[in-house]
Amino acid sequence: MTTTDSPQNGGRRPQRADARTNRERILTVAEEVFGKGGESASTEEVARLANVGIATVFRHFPTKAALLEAVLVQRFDRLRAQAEALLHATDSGTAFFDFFRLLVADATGKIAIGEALQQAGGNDSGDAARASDGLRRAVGALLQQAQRAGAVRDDAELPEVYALLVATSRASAHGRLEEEVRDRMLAIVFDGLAPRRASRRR
Amino acid sequence: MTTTDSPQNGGRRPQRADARTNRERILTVAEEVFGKGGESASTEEVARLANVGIATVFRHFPTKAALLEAVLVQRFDRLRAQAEALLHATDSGTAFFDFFRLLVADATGKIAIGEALQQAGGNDSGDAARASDGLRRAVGALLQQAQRAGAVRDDAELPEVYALLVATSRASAHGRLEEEVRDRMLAIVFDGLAPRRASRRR
DNA sequence: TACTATCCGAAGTGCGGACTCCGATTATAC
DNA sequence: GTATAATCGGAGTCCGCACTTCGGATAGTA
Repeated sequence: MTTTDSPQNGGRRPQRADARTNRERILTVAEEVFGKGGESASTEEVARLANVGIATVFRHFPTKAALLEAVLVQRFDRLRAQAEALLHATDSGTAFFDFFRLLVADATGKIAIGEALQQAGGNDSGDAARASDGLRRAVGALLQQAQRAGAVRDDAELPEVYALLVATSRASAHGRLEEEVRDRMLAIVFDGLAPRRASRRR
Repeated sequence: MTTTDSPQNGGRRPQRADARTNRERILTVAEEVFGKGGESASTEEVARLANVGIATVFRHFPTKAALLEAVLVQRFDRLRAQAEALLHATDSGTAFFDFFRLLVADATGKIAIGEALQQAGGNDSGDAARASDGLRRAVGALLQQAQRAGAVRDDAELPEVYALLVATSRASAHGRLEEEVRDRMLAIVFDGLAPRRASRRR
């Protein structure tokens, strides 16, 4: 349950090339299938689209949950890497907003991802939760940087900001949300995150 | 598929009293069960908690989807009524925000409701979609009233506002979101919806 | 090329859950 | 109270899908 990998080879031969490429192909296809159909998509579908027998999928990932978790870990790690890259590469004031936009746009149509963002943030205690935590921390760093740069209000804290990130991602992932509407929705949220001027509402 | 009702009695006797109360009890229990477990909750669970045989559930609602739809229609209609009540009863500037808060608070823990808000807004062409439309229109009225009262920025339109409503509802429904965090999340969104002052960001 | 550990896929197995059948049990009209 | 049509509920049926089994194929080594 801990490491979602294929058979450990403590023994002899390294690992056959076809096995490795099959594993990668399955993972790629699974990300798409679960993205489109949510976590209720069937394992058979994954196997079919990967041109692989159903048994091969279960050999590499002992359980459907393990496969789903592997997909999520891959995705969370990729997003975290992007967040950390933005942390250093761009204007410290806009990096946060850039990543916010990137994440929401990336989630478009990926049902399982949005769902997982939330669930993994919750009780789950596996690798996915760990990867999710890493992403959350990276977002926290971006947020602090933006606050120091004066681009985001000081009284906004990570929990509510992350909740907004997840909420808008899910909206973008699940619903039929046109790009234009999505952008206007984000514009409102970004305005809400901007530093308060003079007076304060509510 | 059109009317989610029990047998039409074009024939003779009206409808037995026990049948009617059973139907109502099933509907009530179903709202709770689907709220807690999402749409993947089983029909058997509903029957058991309603102290009713499984066949009775299927007699009143020919299909699991029909049962779910009936639950949603009931919920949408109730929310629409609340929205319309607020439209007249309270300060025209705050009615919109009051309803926003009410809807999000009401969604807490009701998984299926949040999911349905979105799906019903999408392709579905049944009664649920009709009820969802009614709710959406009521929200539109609240929004316009608030804009006329100067409480909400003029350039915010229904699609993105409704998307935000759905997004925050789902966040509240699905995740382990503490009440305090939820309120701060809403405060940010409300600030974003407030009329712009002087300059404009992004 | 021959040998073998590794890997593969098609055909199962088992289970959970949506939906149905039918004899027993009412509620209502007279 | 009795007749009877409406309703009920538990025991099935059927199907989709996660997961297994095992004989056949294949990559890697000498």
